[in-house]
Amino acid sequence: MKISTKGRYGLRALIDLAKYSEIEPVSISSIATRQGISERYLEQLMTLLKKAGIIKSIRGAAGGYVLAKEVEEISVGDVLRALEGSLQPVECVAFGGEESCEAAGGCVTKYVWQRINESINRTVDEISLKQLVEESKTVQKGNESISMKCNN
Amino acid sequence: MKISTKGRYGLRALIDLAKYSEIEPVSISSIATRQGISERYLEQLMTLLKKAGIIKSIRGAAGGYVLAKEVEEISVGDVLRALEGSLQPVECVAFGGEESCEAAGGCVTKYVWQRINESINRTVDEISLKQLVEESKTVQKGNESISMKCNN
DNA sequence: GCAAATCCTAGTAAAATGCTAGGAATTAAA
DNA sequence: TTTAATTCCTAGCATTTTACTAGGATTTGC
Repeated sequence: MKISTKGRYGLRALIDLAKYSEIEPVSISSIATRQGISERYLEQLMTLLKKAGIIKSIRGAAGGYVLAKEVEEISVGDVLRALEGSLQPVECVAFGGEESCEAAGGCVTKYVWQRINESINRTVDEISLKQLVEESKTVQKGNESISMKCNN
Repeated sequence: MKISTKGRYGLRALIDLAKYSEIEPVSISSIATRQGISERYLEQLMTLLKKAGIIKSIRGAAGGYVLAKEVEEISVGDVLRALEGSLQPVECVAFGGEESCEAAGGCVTKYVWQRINESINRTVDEISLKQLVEESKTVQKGNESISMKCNN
């Protein structure tokens, strides 16, 4: 029941990107340096965010990434689902409509997994990237390097 | 962000135990058979539930397990935390009081992890084992075997 | 043309998961 | 008092997942 480095690094990277991409595209290497994340690994996370339509890339020299939508239109839920895959605590076919689990009728724990799923998604969808960026701006006055000490 | 077989099998096993332990202690082998779970693996899950004070064991022939508390006093949260360990999505020192993360002050994502944590725990603590047992009794009229088809 | 960037695919060490295995200790019942 | 049924304890181990690293192709501003 843990969020992996994909979700943790990726969200941090995106907050960083949002902060620095207002003027010009932000390169992977600059994010990696500021956040203390492996450049090559971050590259893969950016691919996931791009596929999900959260960021756009600009290729070539002086290229980099920018947000694909307004910062207030990106929810933490979108970001985490893009990075981690479904946030469902159990890969339960009984959730879906069509192809349902054989045991669906007799399955009791299903309700537990469903409620956890709903509560996680409700929570992360309520938080927008904008909130985090603003929080980050007020909090990091003069200690840019502090995020590097955090592995979350 | 997944619940492992420990949590999934363990919760199912405990519902089974609650249903069958009213008259006499329930053996691991009987639960394993009914639920289609490996006996040896289930043994380890029962140990976790016992350590957490959720079930009690009776050793020797005709022994087995019984609930250590009333069924309505056991929450799904207690059970899952016993089986899965902390349900915190991120092992973040910034959560605790004393020994806090160096980056705590500058850490923005912390709020996200904290809110997910709270929402998961609130959800699972609201569901009691009793509710699941009752649900299970109404639902499983005449299809005892159906739970074996479910791996969740 | 060169340097700075993204893009794409593959490999791989370490950790976690999901078991299996062997046998000791306990106890009710024959 | 033996036997059989049970929990208890520790260790091992194959598979999968995680968290990267690596190499090189492609694009593009200067």
